[in-house]
Amino acid sequence: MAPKTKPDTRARVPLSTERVLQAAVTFADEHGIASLSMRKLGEVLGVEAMSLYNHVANKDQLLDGMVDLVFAEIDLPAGEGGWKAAMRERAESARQALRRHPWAIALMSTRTSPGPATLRHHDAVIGSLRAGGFSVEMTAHAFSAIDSYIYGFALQEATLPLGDTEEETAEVAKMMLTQVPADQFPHLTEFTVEHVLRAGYHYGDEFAFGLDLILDGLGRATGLA
Amino acid sequence: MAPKTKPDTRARVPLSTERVLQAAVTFADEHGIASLSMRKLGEVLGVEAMSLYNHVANKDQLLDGMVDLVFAEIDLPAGEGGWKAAMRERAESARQALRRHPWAIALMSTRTSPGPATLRHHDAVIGSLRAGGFSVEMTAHAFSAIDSYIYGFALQEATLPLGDTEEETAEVAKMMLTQVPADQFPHLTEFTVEHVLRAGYHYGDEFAFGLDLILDGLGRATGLA
DNA sequence: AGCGTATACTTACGGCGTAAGGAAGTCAAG
DNA sequence: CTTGACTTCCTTACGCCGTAAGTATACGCT
Repeated sequence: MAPKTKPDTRARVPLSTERVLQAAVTFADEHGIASLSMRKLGEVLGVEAMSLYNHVANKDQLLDGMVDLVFAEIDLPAGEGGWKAAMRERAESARQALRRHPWAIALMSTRTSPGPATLRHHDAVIGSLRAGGFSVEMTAHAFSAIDSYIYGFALQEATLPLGDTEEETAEVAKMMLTQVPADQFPHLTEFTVEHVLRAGYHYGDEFAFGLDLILDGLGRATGLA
Repeated sequence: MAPKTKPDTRARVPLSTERVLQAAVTFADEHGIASLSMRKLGEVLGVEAMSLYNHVANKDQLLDGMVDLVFAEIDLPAGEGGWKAAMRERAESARQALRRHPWAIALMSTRTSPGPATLRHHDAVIGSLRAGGFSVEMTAHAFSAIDSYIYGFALQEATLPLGDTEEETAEVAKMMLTQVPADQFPHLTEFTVEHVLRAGYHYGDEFAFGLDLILDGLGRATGLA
């Protein structure tokens, strides 16, 4: 005799910090970080907003957790194949993770307490360089240079008003040309016409060039590989 | 005979887009971008929130304007002295501007419509490289690599939980050591103990190393300077 | 059966961005 | 000097936000 049709509180998969964080990441991917609210996140999970507070202390901590989840998606540098290949692979992996979750870049710059996945990632990177023969000081140089480049490139990729496909990019670039006066910004105009609008242009292709500049420079500076 | 003590609506310096933007930047510098609201910004300017809408269309446009104001603070690359010196100087200037206004990094990654100062800056950078003998394609490589590095370094500087003074940094680093288990993150621990806690450590010093890696690499790749 | 603990819901508060409409000042034309 | 358009600012109000506080429900123990 079903004692009332309560919405079977339990019996459904219960919430957990992981499920909340994962849902938040998915929501941010789909609707943008700006429109992520505790109420909407609760709705996605079939729960009232306040229930989320059983699993995350507050929204700031939720955001921290989301950033850490993104770091967890980045491949750790491989143990074999040399430091250069290891750095190249994890750099590419990081770039792709930040492309999947562009909102993470903005979050990174405001939260200063790294989560476990972030720590694990940094630890592995430092370990990979040390194993590759880098001194502590050169490791500091390399870590700073490579990671700055990765995050900065991801930021530019997120900022540039360029589409994903070649056609979209061309469209946007043409639109830009109509809004940017050629006499006032001659070099920007030339650059757009003679480079961005050329067939086969994808900004993402630039990633490898800059990365190799840094990696080769590091190789030369250390005399390693 | 003073016809009532109305708060002399006019007679005071009237608002303007520039004054609003400047006040917003100052407020964000002092209290953080998160606590910048139209109401508080109005209060600073001695005006109700809604009055601001006579000078900026909405808050998003206000944020756009703030980013552009930061770009306006960055020195344009010098016309003389060669491309390398010009790039080094404007890179340092950009880094300092982003250190003064760390909130700008998070904003940059979310707004995709550059303002006039931003356009002027990019135009000047491209122009400087072209004048230095770079082909259009090499200009694209250089622009991407250098700017990615600048913004990424600024992001890391904003993210790293390190203080401004050497003592502060040491304090934070020691605190971190107590929270990061040495057995789980051995390389991070070694790095902190043997590098961060060494006397004379300032993360900001790393900027020049990575930048030179890129600039020297570009010089080699182009055969210029 | 009874109880502690974990999980969820309800209610409420102050702050947010901003739509809509109104008041008070400035200034040019009559 | 009057008028009326224009600009600047204020008032009110709406729906959304994060979250404090209190309450209810169900499970795992004893």
